[in-house]
Amino acid sequence: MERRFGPLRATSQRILIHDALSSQSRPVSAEDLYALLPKESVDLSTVYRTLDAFVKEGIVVKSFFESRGLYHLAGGIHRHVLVCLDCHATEEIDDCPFHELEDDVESKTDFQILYHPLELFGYCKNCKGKHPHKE
Amino acid sequence: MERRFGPLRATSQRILIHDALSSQSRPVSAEDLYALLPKESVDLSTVYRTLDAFVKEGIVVKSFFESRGLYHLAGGIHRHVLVCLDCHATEEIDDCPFHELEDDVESKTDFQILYHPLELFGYCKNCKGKHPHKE
DNA sequence: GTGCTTGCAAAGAGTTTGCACCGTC
DNA sequence: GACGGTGCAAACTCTTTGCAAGCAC
Repeated sequence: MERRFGPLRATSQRILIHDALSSQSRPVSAEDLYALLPKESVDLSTVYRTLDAFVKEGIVVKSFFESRGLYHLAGGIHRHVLVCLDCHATEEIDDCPFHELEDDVESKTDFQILYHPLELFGYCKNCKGKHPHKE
Repeated sequence: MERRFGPLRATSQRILIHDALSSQSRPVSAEDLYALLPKESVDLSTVYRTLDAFVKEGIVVKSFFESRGLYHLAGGIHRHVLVCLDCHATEEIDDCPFHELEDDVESKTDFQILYHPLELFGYCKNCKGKHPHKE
């Protein structure tokens, strides 16, 4: 039953949170995650604190989508999405042409890149008729 | 002194907001924009409502950066940024290899794409030593 | 004049923080 | 036993909303 979170202590709350995260195939918000945990097992503020700690350890990756933070285990998920500015419909894009660019950017900037969420904003087919074609 | 915001009425508040936006070379938050306006000329809630209306008209583009909404006039700015997960240092990337992909995605998905903010998350050169190399 | 827009105030979501107690190492 | 971690409650930031008055068309 030994688990390691780097320098972080292996509390029951952290184990629960880590387990819940690993059961998810896409990024979840702190509140989503809280809802996945057994009732009363972990406080919501602890969920936030734990996720932050995991992010600092590189265990978890945080991204942002429409003003909320989303979390997932590092080394996993890839979320690329189209968002309609009018009706907020979203559609996922499967192929990602971006991995090759990562290496390029890493060498130019000296960052170690872990994750590259991508959102494309525009109008979906139902809404684009309602708006003049800007560009 | 005639200005047109599509079907939106040309109120003094909207003109002020539009002017303030066009003076900015990078995306600003609603509160930033509010601070740019003459004191007491526009209420903060009106700034939010106006920006939303402009977004629906395609006059303004909204993106999100670390949980807050950022706004800029359509057809202008391009913000691509590296973010350090530890110290939150940011660095901008200049070249964008993504325009060619846009056409591709547009034809596949039937979206009309206006804007593609991009954030790459990882560790900066000062912080990457502190974290085990995950992948 | 009609109905979109506004200011004001209040509410709401999501997230953070202070503090005393608790549990891991 | 020390010190990091937790629950609880309160505070905070950013944003949205209801309503009556105001202004563009």
